[in-house]
Amino acid sequence: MNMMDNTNGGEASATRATYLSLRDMILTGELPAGEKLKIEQLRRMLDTGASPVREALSLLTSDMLVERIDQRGFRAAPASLANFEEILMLRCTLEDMALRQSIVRATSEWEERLVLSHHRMKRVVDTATFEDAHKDFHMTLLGNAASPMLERYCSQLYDLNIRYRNLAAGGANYQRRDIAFEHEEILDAAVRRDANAASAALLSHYRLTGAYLTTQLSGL
Amino acid sequence: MNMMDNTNGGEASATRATYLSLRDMILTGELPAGEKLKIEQLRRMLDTGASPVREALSLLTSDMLVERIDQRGFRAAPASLANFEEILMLRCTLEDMALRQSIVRATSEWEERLVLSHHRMKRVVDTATFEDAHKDFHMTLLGNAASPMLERYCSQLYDLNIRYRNLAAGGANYQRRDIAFEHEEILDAAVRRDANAASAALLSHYRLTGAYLTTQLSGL
DNA sequence: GTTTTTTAAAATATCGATATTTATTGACAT
DNA sequence: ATGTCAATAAATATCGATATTTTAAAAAAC
Repeated sequence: MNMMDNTNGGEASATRATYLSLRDMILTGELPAGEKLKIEQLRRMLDTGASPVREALSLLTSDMLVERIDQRGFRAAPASLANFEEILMLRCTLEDMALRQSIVRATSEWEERLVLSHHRMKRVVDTATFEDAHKDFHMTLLGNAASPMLERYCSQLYDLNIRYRNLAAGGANYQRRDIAFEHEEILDAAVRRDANAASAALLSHYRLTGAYLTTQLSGL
Repeated sequence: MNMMDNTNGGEASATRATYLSLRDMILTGELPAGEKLKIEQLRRMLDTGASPVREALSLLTSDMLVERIDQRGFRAAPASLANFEEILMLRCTLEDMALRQSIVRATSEWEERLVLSHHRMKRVVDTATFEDAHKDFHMTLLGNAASPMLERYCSQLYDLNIRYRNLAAGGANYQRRDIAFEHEEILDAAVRRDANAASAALLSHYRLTGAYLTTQLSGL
């Protein structure tokens, strides 16, 4: 969302720090889906005031990670198989559109960013930073579409999907070898500007992990 | 004692009342696109505290009606022709999907809600309540898709579009006769469960007004 | 033995004051 | 003139305290 572009190296506001912490806690499942989020409890946990917590929670509403009910506080967005499937469907539709637009507007400069991002993702070993690199690769792929809203939706949906991945496996490494190959397929197709192939590879990538996750999540 | 002097007759919280007011002020253009939104100024204007204003603004971020820059406050989302065209594109894609899903899941109960909503929209004369009825009709159309996120996106995009319509004409009545016919076309196709015809009619409806608005908005 | 009402506790929402940060102004040097 | 830099003004962000509402528990009524 629109707080993300704060690359300022100095001290961020308490609200922003709180926003990032809470976001991470929800994505990783440290704050379980559907859980009541009590201001006082979070305030202590993060050692900050009530105002930053409230404001951070209000902002997380944008990302559909938190639900707000008037006069009844906040809760972590609930998770369900139906919700996961909806996310998957929307991702496929919107990322297909974004990727095709990106490719239409392809330049060698974008191509280079893409190759670089892919390279960085491949070389990472640490699981924690892999997630960042992986998102960066996917967003670079879509980032040439010159459609800020579309990109925002895709980024949002990406994060929501990550949440389900964590929910399913606790971050288990589910055959990264296949996934590396799939990434190369997408990259190659994008670089040679073959929109149909790139889109097919991307969507297949999502649907494969989607099918895997669906089996894991049957207990929702 | 504080709630006694609350001029709104309803039961909602100050934050919610503020949210609704600000939302309306942005959609109607009373708060112009791109305008700096100063807490103190709004606080006085709406006769409430700073906390409800901040929280309402944070919530409006979800709707892409307000932008927040850390430590630099809030501003009404800027408007541009490119942004309008992006909204139009996303609407066409997402509403097409939602409408088709709605029709797949069609029931006589939905059919009845649709006819009723259409009837109410037709009979309204007052411009202000027409807007509500119009949105209700469009959302009923999509509301049978059983996709909460998709519906949320569509509702968001609908509002953003309204904003541009107000921006373009100050609410001028641009040939309502044609529009009434277009609505009947959509309704008829939906009721006879012809997804292709319904979608075509809906998208044509959007693209026609889109083209009209684009000419009006050339000064952005 | 339920259902309703009352009371007490917890949590949310809001206010008013203050601390931080950003924006503006005007003197001064180049 | 123009650009830098301090001093000042303005605005944002945050805190701590309080009011309001909701939730839970206990008591009373049917």
